[in-house]
Amino acid sequence: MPLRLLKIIREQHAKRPSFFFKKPNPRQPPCNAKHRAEWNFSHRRVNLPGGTATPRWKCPNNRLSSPLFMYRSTSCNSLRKEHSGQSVTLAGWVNSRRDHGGVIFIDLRDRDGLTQVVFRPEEHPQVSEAAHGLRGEDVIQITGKVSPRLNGTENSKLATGDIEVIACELTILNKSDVPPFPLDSKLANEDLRLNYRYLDLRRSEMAQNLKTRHRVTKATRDYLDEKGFLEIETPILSNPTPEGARDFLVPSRLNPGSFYALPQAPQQYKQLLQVAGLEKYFQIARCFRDEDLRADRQPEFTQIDVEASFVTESELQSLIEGLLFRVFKETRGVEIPTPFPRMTYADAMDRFGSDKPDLRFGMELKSLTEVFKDTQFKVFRSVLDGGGVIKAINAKGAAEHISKEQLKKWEEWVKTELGAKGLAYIRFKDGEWESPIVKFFTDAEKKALAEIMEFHEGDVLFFGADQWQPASEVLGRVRLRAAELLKLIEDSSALKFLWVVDFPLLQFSPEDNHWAAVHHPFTRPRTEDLHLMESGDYGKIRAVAYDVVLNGVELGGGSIRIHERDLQSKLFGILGVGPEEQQIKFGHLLKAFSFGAPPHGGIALGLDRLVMLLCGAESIREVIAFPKNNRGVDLMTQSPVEVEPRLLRDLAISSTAKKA
RNA sequence: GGAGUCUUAGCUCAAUUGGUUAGAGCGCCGCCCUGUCACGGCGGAGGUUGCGGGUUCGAGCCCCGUAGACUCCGCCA
Repeated sequence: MPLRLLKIIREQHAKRPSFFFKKPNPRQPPCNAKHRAEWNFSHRRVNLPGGTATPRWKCPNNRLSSPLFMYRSTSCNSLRKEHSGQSVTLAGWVNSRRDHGGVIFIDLRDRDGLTQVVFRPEEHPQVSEAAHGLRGEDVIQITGKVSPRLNGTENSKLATGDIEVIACELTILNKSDVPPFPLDSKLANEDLRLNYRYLDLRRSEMAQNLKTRHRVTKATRDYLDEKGFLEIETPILSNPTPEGARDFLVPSRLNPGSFYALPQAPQQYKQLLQVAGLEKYFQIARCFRDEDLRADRQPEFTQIDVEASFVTESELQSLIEGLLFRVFKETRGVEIPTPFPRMTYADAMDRFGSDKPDLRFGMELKSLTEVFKDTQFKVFRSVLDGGGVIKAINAKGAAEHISKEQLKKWEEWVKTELGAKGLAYIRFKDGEWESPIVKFFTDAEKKALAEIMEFHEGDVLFFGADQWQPASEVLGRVRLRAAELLKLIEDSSALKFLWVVDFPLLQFSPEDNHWAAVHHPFTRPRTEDLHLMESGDYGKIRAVAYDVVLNGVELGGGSIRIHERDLQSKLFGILGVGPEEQQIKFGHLLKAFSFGAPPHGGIALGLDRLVMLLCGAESIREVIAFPKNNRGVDLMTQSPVEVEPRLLRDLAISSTAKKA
């Protein structure tokens, strides 16, 4: 371990300068818990022996661990006017320097804040001379006297702005190279920030984000502990999941040719803990999914994972409402209104075109199927004849914000990106209905349309004509984009929570030609829909599943699970998993269910997304200390890397990747 | 796998219709400066315009390819 020499320049009030070197004892941190408790503003300092010419280590090893010598007596955000006159020692980074040739000001930064340090040549010439050489990000330790700032020089922008510390000692603990990007101004490229993440995290904004994250997990643990939940860890090395996302595989050296998988979620384990009779489980669980990344998706992410026995849907929802209340109270200081409104999946899709509707604004989808039931407009006619629907939204006041050219671009966008057949629109400008389709409408249709949509001067209508689901989804996306255009959600501090409930249990997948679980295969069908499993009307079965949504972001989702062996087996069958495959892949679970599994259910919240929203960040990368980029690469460590062939041999695997 | 946007000094960005030696602010280096707080003043260094090719008398700018970053679709709760 390289030991850095530490240059100490110290000067006592008697102006007896001495220069010497010291090194810390790496095995004995100077600030252990016991000594931290003894920090105070009036601790005594001791003179360290020193020579002048030869750099020498003079301080006995145990000196550093003595409470009489510490790196600092307090933090850079703690000193106020009432501490005036006290002698303090601060340690931190040079945030900025203002060198007037004579007097020098340094803003000293640590995790908690800034303190202005003053070097006065007329009082401490040697120390001030050394201070001229200070540069940004140097790590220093200073000792000095807390003084009220001169009249009129207080800085209201700083919490410590009423005081400054007049330095009489300066120790340069470690010089810094010039940082590759400024830490105080506009944000640099994200890849540069990720390359030097340890510097990026020095910025107070990032430090704040990580503090908020800590408070969220702390509040979560406190709250769930109070509610009787046990934090239980589950394996990271587990089995591949047959359904859902791609797994990260881990080869087993001891069992050549066999693989573990990293868990996509602790789903089966948390259910087995219920069978085990632990009754109330939670975990701040790391989850892994090998899928393409997004601003709100990382290959590894964290869930607040909860499962309980003998609970109903509404009990679980109240529990989570209480948790979110606590989290928002302790991080943002706001009291969110509970209980959250409930909306069925069918309602959410029909009115907002989304299973995670953003309720901060209206612009609801309206059905025009009735208006156009006799239409001669060919496009609408064929949709209606095919059992489809006509729906529309009214972007109030959008006419002045969007040109005809832009409207064409929007149409292009829904076609290429959303796979829609088109996007009809009417722009109400200067008393005219500008639209390629209005000429096909009868006067009666126009009148009814205007009435239902409350269509007025300055508005823009968007139409969706398709089967109910795709028509709603496309308009749901247009609704969000229109809200962005109209700046409906900018600067909004609104927090619109809701539960979306009664999700469909199953959805038919045309590509794979079989039914797939919408939530996951352990989700419980609603009792009143059980008969549909017999009749084969699988698409109409509703699940006891619920998502909690905030401002259009899915914070988490859960369900009441199947706890009966036979029902679970039957559902696997519908999903196309035959009895043999069930035994191989889910035998342990089915067997467990046959030993008196209690009714149970749970939920998982996306911690990263939750913290992102609490921090007002645009990406979960802003609330993860060391995230990976778009391609799953950690730019700082270059992970993932190629490995020695020998390592692959040990694991009995080989790579088929083509070398560049 | 696909689409879009972007890539110019250490950082953030300019550069008119394709036209002289590619500029500015910040940062950096040097000198000056005793109450600043994004201190100030003077001076200086710093560029293969991501990379490769093409069109042109002439390319940072136009075209083709390629690499990388970000956003989105597919994928993924």
